[in-house]
Amino acid sequence: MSKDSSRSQFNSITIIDVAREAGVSYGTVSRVINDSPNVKEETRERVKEVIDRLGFVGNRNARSLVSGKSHVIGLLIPDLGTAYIGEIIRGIDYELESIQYNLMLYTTHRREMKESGYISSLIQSGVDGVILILPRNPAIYLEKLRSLNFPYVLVDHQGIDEQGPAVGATNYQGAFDATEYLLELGHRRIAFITGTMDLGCSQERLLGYKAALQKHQIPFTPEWVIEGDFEQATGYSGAQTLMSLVNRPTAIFASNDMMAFGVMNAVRDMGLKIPGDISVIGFDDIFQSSQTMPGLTTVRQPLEQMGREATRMLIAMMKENTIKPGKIELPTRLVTRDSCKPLEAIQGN
Amino acid sequence: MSKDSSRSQFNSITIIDVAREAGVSYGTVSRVINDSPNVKEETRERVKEVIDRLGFVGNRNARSLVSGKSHVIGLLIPDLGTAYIGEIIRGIDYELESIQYNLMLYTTHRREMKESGYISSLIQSGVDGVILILPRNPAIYLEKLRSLNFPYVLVDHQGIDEQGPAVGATNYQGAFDATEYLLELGHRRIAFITGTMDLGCSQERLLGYKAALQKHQIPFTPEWVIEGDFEQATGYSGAQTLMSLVNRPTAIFASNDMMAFGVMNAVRDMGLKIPGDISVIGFDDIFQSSQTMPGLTTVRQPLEQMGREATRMLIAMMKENTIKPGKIELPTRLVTRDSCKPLEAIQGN
DNA sequence: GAATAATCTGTGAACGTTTACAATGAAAAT
DNA sequence: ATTTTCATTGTAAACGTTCACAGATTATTC
Repeated sequence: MSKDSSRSQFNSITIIDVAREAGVSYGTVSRVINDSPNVKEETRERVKEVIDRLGFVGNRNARSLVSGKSHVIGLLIPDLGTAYIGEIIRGIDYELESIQYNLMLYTTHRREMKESGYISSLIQSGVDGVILILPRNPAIYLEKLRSLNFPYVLVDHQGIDEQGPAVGATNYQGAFDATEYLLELGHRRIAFITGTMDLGCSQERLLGYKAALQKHQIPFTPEWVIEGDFEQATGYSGAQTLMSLVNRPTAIFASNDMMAFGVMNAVRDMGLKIPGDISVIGFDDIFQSSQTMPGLTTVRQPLEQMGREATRMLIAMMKENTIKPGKIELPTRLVTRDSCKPLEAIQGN
Repeated sequence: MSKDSSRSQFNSITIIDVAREAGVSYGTVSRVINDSPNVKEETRERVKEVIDRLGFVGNRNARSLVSGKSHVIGLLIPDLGTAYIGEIIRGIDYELESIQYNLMLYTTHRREMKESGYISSLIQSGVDGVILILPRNPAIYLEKLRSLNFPYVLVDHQGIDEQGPAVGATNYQGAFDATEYLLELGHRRIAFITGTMDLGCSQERLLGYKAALQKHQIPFTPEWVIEGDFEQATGYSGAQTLMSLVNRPTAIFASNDMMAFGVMNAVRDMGLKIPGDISVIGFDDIFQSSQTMPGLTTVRQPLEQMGREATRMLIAMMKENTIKPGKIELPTRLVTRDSCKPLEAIQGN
């Protein structure tokens, strides 16, 4: 026994209902909705009153159909498991709210599906632009986006898309700063756990680490560099490996905070103290990092701001209807908490 | 100097272009698109070929306008900071993909904005249904949704909306099981750290804890219950408080995993071992919980499945165009890892 | 008071589909 | 051969807006 199958049960009130009730034509109602200046103040009031009274809200589909703009942007992300992406989205949301845009979410879930087809369906589904966070393998569809002149922005994928618009953080500099900080604390034996090495950011962080060592004329020691994957368990096992070296490091720099947590746990489980026996430093500054004891010293990525910046770029492009290349790198910042300590105090070197 | 301001630059190919190219009428193309049976096989093939060749994808707005269905559902969430919500979304995504629906994301960011207005704009923005995760204060707009007969499902908010459709987990039973597990290990002094007490799930977990104690004739000791807020720092400070009691507990049950992490850190920082000196148990089983050392014993919430179940319910309601009340509680499951240990081994009681 | 200009309002067409219905042609039944 | 039936196709109207233009007011100038 099916209910009334009227076409659209919820958006029942239309511009025409409002017009009738207010005693004007639907054109005038449309003008009021769109803040056109060519409406007598008195009429405007009257129409607005009716709109409120009837609870009218414009039908987006009709509006989009004729205007060609959906006021929706697409967001393509690999996954939602990480606090990392959540913070970026917070920034996107913030900017979008101010211009009354909505967000359509596309999660690839790490499946490398026919991304090209994904993107094209996304385009045709009517979004006005798209933000791609940590895109997996963008070369295929970036071409398509560019050829269509479809507005897009890449977040955190520097180094791959040479031409397109992108937002990232100063990964190189951040790693450099962190390493130098440890050096300035007197550390000389500094280990490094990398991220997933097929990502640009991981490579840059490693480079920053090496550069800082070089600047201070500390020889690079391959056995102190462990390839990681951004997961906590790898930090744990990496630290175990490092700490069992005969020539073991006095400080460990992990390429993200999750791995740093793993390091901290491993070190503690060996009966050592942080920062008493070993200094630990991370990268990202996710919320949790301020919650541990001791607080994790780390390189802060301005994730929320990255989201905002990306959105601003996208909005500008949607407005001008053109893709303007230009890479933005937002500055990282060293956040010192209590997981690092001068070397002198450790063993008098 | 603005570019061509043609109406819609990306969806250029329409049903009419396809019709012309295939030598049929647009009606026939529409039929092919919608898999109508009344099309000669030969014609169907020809049209499909043209569709592929031209890369035609139907304009969603036009389709939605006439059909009254947008093939989009709205998702209202408080925040994205937690892995918790990410997992639920994974489940939603999974179900949605199979029926070709898209997801519109609305993040309230814990701001208690005029939610009622939010919801109404959401409804009118053309989504076909809405899933509300951990809704803050739903009474206001639930009424509206119900009176409009607008399909919705609540996730993880049992106990508030008595009538509406909702999906949750067996919080009571889960907490009961965890507590009983500790009792069976021989523990008698079991502390409990609550969640945010204005949430139904927090209350139920506390109830489950109390019930298990009662069943085993262990008196309830108020000083062993600490009010928490689901954040790691609270677990840390809570554990400090608990461990400094003269009559200190031998096990701590935290209402979620994040707080359990805090507990673990605090305990370790006091120079105690887990589970050697104290047993710790959590709730949620987020990914990280399998990554710590020792692995955290915890109550697994089937978050992904909750997302899937909620979506299935919503789809059914959208199909039948009616809200059918009915609460589903998915079973939790105790996941035993290495953070708990029989009491005998601790101090021979 | 008439002519002109400025402001405001109504109307028709369009956006790209779906849907119901009418029209066509071929096959089947008489 | 004529009618009936059925499968297939074409066509008009509708969905709820925006936009351009025409029409109707009102205000301004002569």
